Amino acid sequence: MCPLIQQVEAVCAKRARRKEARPGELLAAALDLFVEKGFAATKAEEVAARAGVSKGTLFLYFKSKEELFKAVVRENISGNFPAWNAEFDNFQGSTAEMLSYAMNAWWAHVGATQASGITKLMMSEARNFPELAAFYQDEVIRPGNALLARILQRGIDRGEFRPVNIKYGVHSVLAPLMFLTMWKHSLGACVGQDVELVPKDYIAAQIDTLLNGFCTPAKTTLSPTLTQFTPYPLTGDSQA
Amino acid sequence: MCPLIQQVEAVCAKRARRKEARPGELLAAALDLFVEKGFAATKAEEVAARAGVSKGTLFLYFKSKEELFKAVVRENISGNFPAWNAEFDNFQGSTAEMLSYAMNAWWAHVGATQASGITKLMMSEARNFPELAAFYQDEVIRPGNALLARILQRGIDRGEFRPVNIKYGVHSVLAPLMFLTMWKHSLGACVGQDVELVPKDYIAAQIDTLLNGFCTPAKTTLSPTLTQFTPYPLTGDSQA
Amino acid sequence: MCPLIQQVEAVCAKRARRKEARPGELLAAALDLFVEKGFAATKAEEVAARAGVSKGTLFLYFKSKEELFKAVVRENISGNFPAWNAEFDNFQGSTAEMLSYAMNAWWAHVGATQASGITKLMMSEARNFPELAAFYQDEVIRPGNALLARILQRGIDRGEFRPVNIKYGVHSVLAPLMFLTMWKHSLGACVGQDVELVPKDYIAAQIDTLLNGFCTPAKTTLSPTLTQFTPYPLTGDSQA
Amino acid sequence: MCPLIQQVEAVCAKRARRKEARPGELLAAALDLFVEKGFAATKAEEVAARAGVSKGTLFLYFKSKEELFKAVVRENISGNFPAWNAEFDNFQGSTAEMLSYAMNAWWAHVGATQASGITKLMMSEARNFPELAAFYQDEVIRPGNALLARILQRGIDRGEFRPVNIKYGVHSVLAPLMFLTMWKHSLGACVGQDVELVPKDYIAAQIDTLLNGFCTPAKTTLSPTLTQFTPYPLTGDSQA
DNA sequence: GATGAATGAGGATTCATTCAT
DNA sequence: CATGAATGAATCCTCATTCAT
Repeated sequence: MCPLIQQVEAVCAKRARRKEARPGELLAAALDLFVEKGFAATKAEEVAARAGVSKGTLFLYFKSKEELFKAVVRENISGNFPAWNAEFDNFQGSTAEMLSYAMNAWWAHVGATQASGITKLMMSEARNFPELAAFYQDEVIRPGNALLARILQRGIDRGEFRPVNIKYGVHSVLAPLMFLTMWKHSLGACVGQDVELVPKDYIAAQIDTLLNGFCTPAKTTLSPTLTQFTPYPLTGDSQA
Repeated sequence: MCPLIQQVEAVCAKRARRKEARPGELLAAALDLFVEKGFAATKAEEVAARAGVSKGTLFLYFKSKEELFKAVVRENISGNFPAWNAEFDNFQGSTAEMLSYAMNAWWAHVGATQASGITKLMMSEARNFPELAAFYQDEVIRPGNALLARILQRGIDRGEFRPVNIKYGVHSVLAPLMFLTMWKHSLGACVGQDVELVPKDYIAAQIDTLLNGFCTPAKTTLSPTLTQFTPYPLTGDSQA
Repeated sequence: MCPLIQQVEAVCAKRARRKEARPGELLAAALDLFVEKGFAATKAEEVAARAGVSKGTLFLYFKSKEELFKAVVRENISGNFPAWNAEFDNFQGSTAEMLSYAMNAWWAHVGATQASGITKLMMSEARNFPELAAFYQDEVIRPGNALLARILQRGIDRGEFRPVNIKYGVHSVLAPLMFLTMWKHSLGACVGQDVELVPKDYIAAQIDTLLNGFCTPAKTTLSPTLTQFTPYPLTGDSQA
Repeated sequence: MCPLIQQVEAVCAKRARRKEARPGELLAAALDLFVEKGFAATKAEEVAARAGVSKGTLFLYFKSKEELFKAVVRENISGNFPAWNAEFDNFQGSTAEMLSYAMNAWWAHVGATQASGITKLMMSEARNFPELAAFYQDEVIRPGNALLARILQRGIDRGEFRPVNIKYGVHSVLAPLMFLTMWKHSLGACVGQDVELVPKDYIAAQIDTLLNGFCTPAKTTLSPTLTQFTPYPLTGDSQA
């Protein structure tokens, strides 16, 4: 008679199994929705519903919607940089190969995944969450820039790259990736197939331009395979 | 004939000027706030207050907050493209110079002005305003891409640029500018001076990389002045 | 250039002529709208617009919307009762004829005119305007009931009518007329032709029933013309 | 199996009863207030307060104030007509008795209850809610008229009533009842005891007049008890 | 007088958050 | 722990009323 009773057995069974999964499911649901609609336009109840729990449960795990937001951001800023820096240290090939590899790897492990939503989120909401913005700068921007800077410096040091301005050269690499991310999560998600971007082709083209832009004249002629992505296993990265 | 006529001229003059000024003041205030805080987090009353009027007055000129938002977007998408296309047609120098000029001009006339806030806005809110997203694609994205495509094609046709993929080559130019815009209106507006971007230097560096990336080997050696911005007057553009 | 100037000449010409007509035009417009939509749902600006003046002008003539409402009610409760009582005093025919005449006259001079809207208005809004309700009782209900009571009493005194209860007998006459009025201004104004009431036929039928109900057995057979309305001139009644 | 089940029954019992009761409490409060003050002048918060809940709760059960209004109307138009038609079919006495019974029963089961407020409401607000007006015509006006028409037709067929015009004869019965309802909920609720109507006496008087008006001469002499109400149990009617 | 731009109190509605069950 | 009914602060928007012109 009361539909709750019917559900209870199922709930009893599942609850134990899912109990510890809850926060993760909530964070995933929240990331999706925050990315799609923004912080303010996302309703707590929607997040709970998408995570398959009730409104009350959401607040059991997160003190407030703002805390949920912060948790979403923190959760998805996995500290990949140690692993990535280790890869840098061990990388054997040319710096052109390294840069190509890095950009493709970024797409495979970040850009193409839900984690890329965090970038969109930070760009959209940073000014309402200065504390998070600072956190993001510390955890992502600075390490990321540093890693890119190391790559460029390596190229220059080895005579592979022209002596470009490191600080702004970093953004020549970063900007196309960030733009792709933003596009994917905003205007690119609406209408217009004529403006659609095919990530692999887009990235290949950017790599092509960049390497021509960075490399010393002698190196201008790149083997075409350089822009192809060879999927090195990225240590310490659990995201598919 | 009737003393009213005398009064009316005065009234027409003063009140009309007021009435005509209001929407502009409100749109300016709204642009500021929407860019700063996002659509949802901006209160109608704040916009009114910043424009120096009361809540009610805002709704006298815009049926709803959503209409205000749409008006803000439309208002700031002045049809610069005809003038820019005309400039393209009349441009005398090399395509490298043209590209350099175009990027610097974009910064001076768009990026550095409040109009750049619209880009941030569209990226942040597109998914909540699909109609506007379509409108923006029609009015901005497509014409913008087309103009950049014409520049690249000119370079290729004249043997100045390598035969790069036009569609994605466009984004090599676009992405650094879009990233600068997003950055300026989001994370760049918070904390950290170490990550601060100096627009002129940033753009000069991107031009440097791009031209090296686009140009044919023979042209690889650019005169350093190419990355300096010479302020051509932009016809039909009233923005400082 | 300023459209006001163009209108001014016309305004100058008309203003003198219309100046004293204004309040009347406003009251007429207000009556229409109050009847149609009720007090609260009627906007001051609508009233002004229908009267062909500006919002400001309305408040020049009526201190507030509530005052306007009161004025509308007061204005339309013309003191017809002295004239009607005089007619009663001078009436020559049978009381059946008198009753028939009175009901038809009421329709012609009140029910069919905008004045009937006042009844609708009082029924709908009385509880929000107790002061007006009292006024209406004094000026309309009591004199109206008294007049009907005199008619019934005359019929009884002359042996034409059965000795019915005067107080409630009055409502046997009143109710059909009030119902017709309410109907006309509410549900009757919406949809359904199958429930449409043809006032003349409706009133004729009510007169038929009432006279059969009131008259003494001997008088039961009425000449059929009794239910036809002969348009006696109603002294002191300016309404068409 | 799981202690939750035990809790759930209690919760189901108590909370569900609460949840089921809420809408009714709100509808009752809303009916009161809408009848008293009209739709527009009734504040949502007042309704909630009278129902003993908060503003927010009201909107938990009704999407908007307008939906609340519609629900109030629909709720109070219980389908009494099948039961009433059944009574008609089984009625044994004279048609005069039947009519008398019907009018008294209407008062006892509708006129005297809160349901009569709906009539007032529809008359007052019909023009602002055309859909509801149509609904009301379908659900109340037409079935009601049809039932009354059946009664009159029965009287005529059995030679008890004069061959009156059925369509308008219906309103001879209806009008006094409708007027009583309107009166009770409008002017009658204000001031003046001298114009007070005692429902039982009022109805008795109307019955008296109507029967005299409808009946054939031979039947003109009615037993005085006919106008007294004998409270037949009204099948399927739960209202006191 | 007349106008209509401006005002801001008032009311509908939303939604994060709480808490009894 | 989980639930979802209840809350009320916050916000959009309306419209009677004012007042400079």
